[in-house]
Amino acid sequence: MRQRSPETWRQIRDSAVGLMAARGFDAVSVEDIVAAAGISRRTYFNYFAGKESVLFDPDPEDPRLWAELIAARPPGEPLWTALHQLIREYTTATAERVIRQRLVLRASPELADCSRNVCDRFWDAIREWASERDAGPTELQLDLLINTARTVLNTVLPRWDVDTGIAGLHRLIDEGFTLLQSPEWTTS
Amino acid sequence: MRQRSPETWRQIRDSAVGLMAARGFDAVSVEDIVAAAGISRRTYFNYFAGKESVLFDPDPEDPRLWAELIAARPPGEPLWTALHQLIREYTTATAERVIRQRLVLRASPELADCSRNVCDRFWDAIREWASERDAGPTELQLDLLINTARTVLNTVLPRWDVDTGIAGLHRLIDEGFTLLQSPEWTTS
DNA sequence: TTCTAACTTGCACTCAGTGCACGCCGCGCT
DNA sequence: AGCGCGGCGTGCACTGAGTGCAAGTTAGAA
Repeated sequence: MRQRSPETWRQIRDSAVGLMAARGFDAVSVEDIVAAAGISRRTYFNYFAGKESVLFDPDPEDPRLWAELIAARPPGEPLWTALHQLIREYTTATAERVIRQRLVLRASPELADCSRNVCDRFWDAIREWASERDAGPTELQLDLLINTARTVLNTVLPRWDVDTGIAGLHRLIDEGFTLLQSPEWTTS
Repeated sequence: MRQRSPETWRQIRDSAVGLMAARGFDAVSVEDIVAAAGISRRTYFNYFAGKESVLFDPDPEDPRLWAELIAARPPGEPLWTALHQLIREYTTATAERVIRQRLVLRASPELADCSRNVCDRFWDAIREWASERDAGPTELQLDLLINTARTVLNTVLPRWDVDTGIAGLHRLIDEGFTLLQSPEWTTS
């Protein structure tokens, strides 16, 4: 998808998310979205590869944000801690979007077992950074660590009561990360 | 999907998997599948909710198998160990299917980031069993543990060279489970 | 035989997604 | 002004996934 203007991109996304939060994912057609956004059907597909993409594609500004957050990590920090902090800071920085996406999912039971979320491409950026930062661990170890962190987030998100805000989400994230690094977590 | 005869179910699945392993997922239409299976288009959708379902829905016999494997777990066994053994034994019992599904994915780059796999519904059965077996841990702890095990499998599967057979897969699974239960895994 | 229930099928329809060609507009060049 | 060009939006026509409905088949019970 060649993306032209970020303004149009956000206009489409905002229209879509608004409709979907109100009616649910399935009850909104691409036709509805483009009507609300004031563009043509064909233009929609120039910006988004499919109907789900409008929910899960990263904002055009996101790669810049990821780079900043990653660059701010102190050298020598354990990877697990870095992942924990990164996901905390990312959800803080994009709080409204995280909440709005959650509202759509809450209104769309048909996406219940969809494991995608706002951060999907973020993990790719993290993986790249981690694999050139740490010479020690194998690729498999890195992937396991990162995917486990991702799992913490994915496990916690559905349990999150959106009304408690980002603070409520952070409490769950902290709980998850802490649980998994406690020494006895595998012996319950 | 009300499933009528297991024979028809497997006939459709076998036709689909065969074609997809040869041509790739996208290059096979439902039309192709039903032609190969000798049934009508409409019947296909009586058995499978979509095109992906034919790859990821559990075999009609699977729930029975799950129940057997789960029932065989010794009482008092740590949950992490149980998960490790269950996934080992399940992949052993369904080896050909695991391999065939992998062959399809290998031929279908378009499914590269699809995290679904043969075992998806198995985890649900496990979760149910675990939550009534262990009174101790919270729902969140159980979900974290189970989802982490699932992550081990999902991380390891794409790295698995199908030609090494199920033994090769087991080596990777063991490596993953062992890594995560080593005490220093979060401090790398 | 007749009724019935399980199963299969054809038909018609909606909607997602794509290839292609065309149109608009702002830009720099002469 | 006239020209060409490139970025972007759009219309159109087409393939293929997925669904509701009503009719057909078949095996077995009554």
